[in-house]
Amino acid sequence: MARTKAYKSDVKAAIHETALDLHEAGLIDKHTMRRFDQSCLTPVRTFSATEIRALREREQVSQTVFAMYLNVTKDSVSQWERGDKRPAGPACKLLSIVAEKGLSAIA
Amino acid sequence: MARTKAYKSDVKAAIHETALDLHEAGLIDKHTMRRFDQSCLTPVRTFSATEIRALREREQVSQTVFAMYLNVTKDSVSQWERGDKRPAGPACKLLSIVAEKGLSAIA
DNA sequence: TGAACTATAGAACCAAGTCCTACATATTGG
DNA sequence: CCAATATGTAGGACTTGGTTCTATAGTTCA
Repeated sequence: MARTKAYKSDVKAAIHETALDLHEAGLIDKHTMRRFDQSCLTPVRTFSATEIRALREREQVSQTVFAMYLNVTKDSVSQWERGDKRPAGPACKLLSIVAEKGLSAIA
Repeated sequence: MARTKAYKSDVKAAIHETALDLHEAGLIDKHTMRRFDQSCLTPVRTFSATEIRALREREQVSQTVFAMYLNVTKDSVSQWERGDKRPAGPACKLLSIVAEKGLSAIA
């Protein structure tokens, strides 16, 4: 299943690269190119406080280390996990990547 | 060179995994584990307006598509590139990943 | 010609993220 | 055993990033 997940994301990357090549070769126009781009984007989930904590504990790191990976302060991670504040757009994207591919994907 | 880049990041991921395994096996303490974690983290650069634009153009996408990848609005990307506003912590992390590994790394 | 994509520009608003302090608890190492 | 470190909670104050809205304008293409 780890294999399946990796395969899926590789496919998406491949689609993007292929579409880019086809566009450079003049075989598809920008319209179509953009549709390819949208179709190969992984949807960004939204994370509850407990989901964030579960995700971090799955990765076996402290709030401080987790924060370093995401390039935020430890206070922010603490606030997310307590439901005090919610991660914004870019932060959610990073959490999504970690959820799918693990912490090593953003090392 | 693409191979070299991939190799370097793989090494960092491997260090993290190995350190985690050693810690679970009780062979290294949390102190050392944390040092390993810090050492295998890629430093996050800060990006100027023109660097962000150059990065996006290197990836051959419009502001709108670039924004979708980062999970921000197109307006934010426009403001970054005009020097109107600067990307925050998590956004800089994403830009760093794109700079190193390309857009497909965060697809 | 008109429809869609691209990018700029600016104003207003909310809350994310930062920084600071203080506190409590384990766990560790000397 | 005691001091030091790591960990997490809590809260207050502040800054500014990110969103939303609208308007403008050049371009590409059917």
